[in-house]
Amino acid sequence: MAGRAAVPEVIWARPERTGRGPKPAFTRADIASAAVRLADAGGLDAVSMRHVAAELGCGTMSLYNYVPRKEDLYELMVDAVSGEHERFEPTGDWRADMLRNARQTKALMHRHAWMVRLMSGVYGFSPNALRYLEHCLACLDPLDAPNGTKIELVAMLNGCVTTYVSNELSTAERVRSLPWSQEQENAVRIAYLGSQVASGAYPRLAASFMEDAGPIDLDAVFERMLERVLDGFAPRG
Amino acid sequence: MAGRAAVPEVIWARPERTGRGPKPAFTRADIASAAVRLADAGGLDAVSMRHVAAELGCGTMSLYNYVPRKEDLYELMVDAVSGEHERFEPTGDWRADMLRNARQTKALMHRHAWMVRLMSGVYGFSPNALRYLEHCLACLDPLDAPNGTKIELVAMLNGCVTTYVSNELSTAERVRSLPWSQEQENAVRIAYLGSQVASGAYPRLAASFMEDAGPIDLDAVFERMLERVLDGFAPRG
DNA sequence: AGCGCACTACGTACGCTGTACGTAACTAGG
DNA sequence: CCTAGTTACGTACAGCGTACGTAGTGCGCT
Repeated sequence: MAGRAAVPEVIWARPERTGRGPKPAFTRADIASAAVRLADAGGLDAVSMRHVAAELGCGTMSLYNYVPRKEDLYELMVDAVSGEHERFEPTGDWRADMLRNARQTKALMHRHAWMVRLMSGVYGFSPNALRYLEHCLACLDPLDAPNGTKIELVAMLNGCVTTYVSNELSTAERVRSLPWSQEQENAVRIAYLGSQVASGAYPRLAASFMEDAGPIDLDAVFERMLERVLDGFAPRG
Repeated sequence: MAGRAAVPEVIWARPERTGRGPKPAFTRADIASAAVRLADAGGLDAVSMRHVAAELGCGTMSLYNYVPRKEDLYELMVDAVSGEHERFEPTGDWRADMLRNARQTKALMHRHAWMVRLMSGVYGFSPNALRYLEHCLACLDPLDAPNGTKIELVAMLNGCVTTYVSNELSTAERVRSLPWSQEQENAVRIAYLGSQVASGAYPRLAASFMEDAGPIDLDAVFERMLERVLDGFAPRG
């Protein structure tokens, strides 16, 4: 009768160690970083309980002493990389500070492409997420607006960055499980898109493709998006 | 030697029927609607090749005659519900039209809560997606801006709506696989969040919680978000 | 007309997943 | 010291996606 709790709980509310029995061999940070290592190297699908356990050098079921469900392992991973956010001293220029935060978020998600898949699904109030939110609010101190509005700003900015990176990387993560390369996948999809646009069924879309020949500058698109979001919260001039 | 192609392809480029052999028992629409039915009723996890085949009344492996990989089944599903978008006659007021589109997207994702999980991962140029994009561009005809900007507008608006609904429903989908109810899950998470905020480690966050007592009006938050996005694209006054 | 091939149908099997459960070793609190 | 709460982990099960082989079917070509 081991008595594993089948009761609702947040992993962050459960203490790391309770006191009785042998010392745990790992910390939560150990486990999270092992999982992150695997995901960085082999994509999110490489993160299975068995693989993580092997990476740590323990039996599969031993992991369940630390992490009651796989979902909680995901939460550990998200929290771990959330901790990579640099929480700098606010400069007093909330716009510049938030731009800096957003660019860092983008970089972080490029470093860990699997994050976009976890962001839509993980509830997201882990310790490091809260710290980051608090940091953003500190950056927004100079902005004259109700706290609720500031939180809406952070949510919207983060959401836009996530969606943007998600579009940018949409093939990057999924292609890992496919028996062909990302270049092939993209080529085939672009060929199909081209054939559809050329079919004449989508005149406005076709016009748009005619209009701007040459590759679009993704960084510029990103920066424009950020400016527009922030504009929506700037005090009326 | 059946010769199933292990070659990159988009399912939309593959013709539904080639002509030789017995008539297929189902259309793609049959399959998509069966899968959507299952997902609506039991969540995305209820959509397995076996279940969909059973719903259609055929053997599991027969499905692979229509859908080369599970991912393609997902694409069929997304395309099917994308077809639920009402493509109304543009009124000439691009703001009002886009608001209408956005509200419909939100309603659609509430009808099919599993969509948010598929949106970050499916490449998204299915026929109905293209039709919807073309419809949005038609709504934006009155807006004096380059086509590229209009596409950025549509992408940003859709992205914001998706992210918003994703946050709204984050527990709704995942809780299906849990042995307890959504109310319990939410209660536990909110209790934890409250304890953290009360700990004093997040003063600004705590201030924000003090400030606005009472439940927040989600619809108002949604509408504000839409207005802000559209503001970012309105011609400078 | 009839041959052949492309196609549908589907049973079996493989490797993988998350995880329930049982057992053995260990150690801090009463 | 004892015992209850932990850690550790092997075994086992149900379910997944799907590779492969085989049988039946009917269009297109010669």
